Amino acid sequence: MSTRRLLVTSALPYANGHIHIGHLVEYIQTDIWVRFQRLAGNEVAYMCADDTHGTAIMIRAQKEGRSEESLIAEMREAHIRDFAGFDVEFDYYGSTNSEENRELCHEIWAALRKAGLVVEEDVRQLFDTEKGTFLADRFVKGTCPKCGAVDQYGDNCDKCGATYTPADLINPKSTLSGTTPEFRTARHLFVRIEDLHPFLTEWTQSGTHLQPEVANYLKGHFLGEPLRDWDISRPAPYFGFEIPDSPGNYWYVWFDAPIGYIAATKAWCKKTGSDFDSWWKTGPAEVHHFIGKDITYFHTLFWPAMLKTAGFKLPTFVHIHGFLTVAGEKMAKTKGTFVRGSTYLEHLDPAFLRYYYATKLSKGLDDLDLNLKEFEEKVNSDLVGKVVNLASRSAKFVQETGLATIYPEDGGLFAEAAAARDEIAADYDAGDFSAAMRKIMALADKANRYIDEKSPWTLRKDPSKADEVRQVCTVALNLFRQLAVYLAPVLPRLANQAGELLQTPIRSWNDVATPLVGTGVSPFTHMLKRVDEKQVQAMIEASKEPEPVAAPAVPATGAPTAAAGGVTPGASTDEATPVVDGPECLVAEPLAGVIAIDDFLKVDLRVVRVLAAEPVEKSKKLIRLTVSLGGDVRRTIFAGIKTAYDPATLVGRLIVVCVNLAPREMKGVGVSEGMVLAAGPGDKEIFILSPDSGAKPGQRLH
RNA sequence: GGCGGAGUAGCUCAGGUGGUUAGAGCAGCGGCUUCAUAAGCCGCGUGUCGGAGGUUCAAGUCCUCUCUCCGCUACCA
Repeated sequence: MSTRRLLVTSALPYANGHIHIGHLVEYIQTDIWVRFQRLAGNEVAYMCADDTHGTAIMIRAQKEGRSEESLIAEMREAHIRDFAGFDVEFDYYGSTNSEENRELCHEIWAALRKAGLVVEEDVRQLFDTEKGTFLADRFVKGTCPKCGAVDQYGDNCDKCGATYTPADLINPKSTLSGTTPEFRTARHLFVRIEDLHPFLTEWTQSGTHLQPEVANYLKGHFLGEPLRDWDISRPAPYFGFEIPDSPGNYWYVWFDAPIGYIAATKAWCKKTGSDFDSWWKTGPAEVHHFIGKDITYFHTLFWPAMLKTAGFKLPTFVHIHGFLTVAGEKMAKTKGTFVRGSTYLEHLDPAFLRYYYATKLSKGLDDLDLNLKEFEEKVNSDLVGKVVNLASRSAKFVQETGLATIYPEDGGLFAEAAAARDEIAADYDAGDFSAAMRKIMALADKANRYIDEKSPWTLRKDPSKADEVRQVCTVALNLFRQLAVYLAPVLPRLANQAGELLQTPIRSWNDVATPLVGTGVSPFTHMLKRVDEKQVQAMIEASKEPEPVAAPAVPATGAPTAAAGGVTPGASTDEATPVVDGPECLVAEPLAGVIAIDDFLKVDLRVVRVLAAEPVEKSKKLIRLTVSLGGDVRRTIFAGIKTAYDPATLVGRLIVVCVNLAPREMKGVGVSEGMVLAAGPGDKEIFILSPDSGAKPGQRLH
């Protein structure tokens, strides 16, 4: 095949968190692809960087009482260390907070201006007067105007699903300061992307740059109607780059983040002397982005639009993958399935995860499930039982003699495995790693069968058959070497070990085509250790976040740099542990402002008895309650508590209800005439209030 | 609630444009082997292809309805 030049990127990890096994799906996937391309003789530049700007970084730095720069420098170190631990090898790891990136942002911005795509518009947004900053929807919480659920974000209610703007929110509070924000208007800059609509339709629908389901998605969701202007500025204070011709405004993080791909390339070119323009402006170099499906829209609409306008090369292909689930569910800190890269590495070999992901990755956008039992079985039986075992069961018989000098007759096994080269290469190139792994393992099965048939351990007992033993092992080790080449993109260390064992390094994909003869054989040492269930369990345990009640107070830094190695497996929390209440609830929902007694008295809270409770069929969350206030005063109340309570257990209970809320129509199921008092964030964690015994229905709470 | 995805053997998954008795790996069971990291080899599958209906000579594969599960709902399209 002719040599290709490939500029490859993985999405830039945000400098606000550590790398976890979910992120690693993408970096491992990209790294495998890159290593394959290199092995196949193509020229590759693999670029990545930290994504460092935005409100979240600014707020966290503020909270930790440090500069943004020191925060992102620390995270960068951690990210680089984690990637290296998993053998993810970038040619350059940059930062969006770099001079190269600033220059490129200026350049692309100037092009957008010149093309007349930048427009200005006023945006009315909530403003935190204490912190002096505008508040994004998710930094505002309040009471849902539709269902009355408290503690809802500024854009939609996760109790009833209503969407609205922060302006509709009842009693909005800034989650930064707890104060009541006020509306202010600011001038924002927008990119009128609609001007590029025809170009984007053509580019996305050409069938060559995107997976078909992605092209469909874009066609159905965005391209069917005019594209909205893209708000790319944020008023100060903001951690990012100030817009040169609009003082006091900063580029929104999603503007400068993808430019980080180019900036990393530029920095790398400076360092190595490579010609920047040949990668991003002219010539045959291909640009390949690997991203998760969550950021599809930025990479397939805005990004091509920006590149096109500024005269950069367009992506050759955007490879989009699904998310990681663990045991069929999304990763959860409480279950210990939210495993950081660094935690994994303390317990397990990175090769295992690389191989496991490889067996699961295919061309599609499907989510990928990490099943821990399967992980263990696959690694042990495929890698140890099949592949490494080939070397392990034959190497020592030829340690003294080395390989035969002429490749022996092997019944066509070597040629057959060599013939799979193009097919396996095509699978790798297409990103269908699972298909490649299946084919490789089938070859490993054949090789093991061969050894079994030939039984060199039996032959060895007859001194006159020494030559035959050498021949059989020469075949076995050559078959092993082919597997090591085929697996080299996934398991680079194993490829090195195979090179050492047979005293000839693996350098090229074509090494599968020529058998090795006459080389020495080094003493065999274990190449991979079997996975022990205990290691997996230990990793999960170490990843579990303690129950809130037993949690030690979060350190003042607020940095969740938890307990590396500090886990005491046997530690029990059931008794004698003094209860220490963590601050996270207050953090999640800051204290409301002071009110007068009159305000409080407006709220009529009553003890009521639940007479009937039944689930609302159409709803995931609602239960219809009929409650008695004593006498024959009844109320019907819809409460969003189905996820936490079985209706039958509520009947007969005394609970507390706000009875003078305006009745509210609930999405076609009826009218709710009150609100049940309950605490907790929602889902399974909802806790209804009850009076102590002796209270009677109808009694008011003071 | 909205949007998206998925439902094929115990588990994880293959099954372009519909076409012989629906496949693989792993697990499991039985036997063999003992060189090898409790590794290897041989044999063993009556699966309502989530359910119902439809189109067709023919459907896991197309259409309609339906059930279940999962994900997303981020300064956001």
